[in-house]
Amino acid sequence: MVRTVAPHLAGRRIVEVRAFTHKPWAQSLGKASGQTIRAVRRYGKFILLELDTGLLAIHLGMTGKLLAGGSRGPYTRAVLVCDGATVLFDDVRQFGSVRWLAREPARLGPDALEVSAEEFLGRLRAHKGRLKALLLNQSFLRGLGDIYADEALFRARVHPLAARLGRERALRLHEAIVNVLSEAVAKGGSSVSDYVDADGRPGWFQFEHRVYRRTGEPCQVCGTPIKRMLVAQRGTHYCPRCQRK
DNA sequence: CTTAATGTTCCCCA
DNA sequence: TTGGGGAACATTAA
Repeated sequence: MVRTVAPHLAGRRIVEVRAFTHKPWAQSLGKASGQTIRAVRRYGKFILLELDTGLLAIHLGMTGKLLAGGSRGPYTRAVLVCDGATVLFDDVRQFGSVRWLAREPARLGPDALEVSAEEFLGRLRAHKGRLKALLLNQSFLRGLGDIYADEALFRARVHPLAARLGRERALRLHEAIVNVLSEAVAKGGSSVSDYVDADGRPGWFQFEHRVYRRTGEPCQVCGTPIKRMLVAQRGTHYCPRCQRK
């Protein structure tokens, strides 16, 4: 999303940010008017627009989208009007937000795409919870969500309920996380239900999903049916044979 | 009618 | 203090 929205916004002056919701986040948006967007970058799951003073932090929640151009629809919750460009923030379920912040969101762990193997191993050692829950915890690691947690665990052959990994498997998991995210970004993300980029184009990494929402289908490695269970209130997909605790 | 859905946060309890 | 369970938030689709 950052890669497709950045060309529309970087360097432009914000005329106004108008919200069409009474969610609390809509309050702080006045601060953005008149400021120039210095840079557009990702911070974990946040999309940050760096302004002259502070930043706009956008979180897409479950169904949020940023759409360049286009006109207001029934799920448009905010509009970012710039000199020469307009970007809509559409969000069916309204778990997403756009807010002005003085600085980067705090209390988040290292980025899942940038964390070194050593730091990852060190942080893993400090926790004893279930791996799936840990990977979803943004203060442990920022940037992983349900899809890529499941896909990374499968690729690393680690059971979602595993805890306290040995060095070998921890290294495998770190590698799987970086690989799965890099590949997903290269393929434009996973369009499973709502996601499209800022130009309205779906991604195609969903065709590479090996377990996510493939309950009952044969595992591509061993043929065992993929199972689904709940972990941390999230649907969790895994191969009961390939992924051991 | 029920369940699940790319997420986060807060409350209760061990 | 850490973790697990469940609920809440809001809406659609199967």
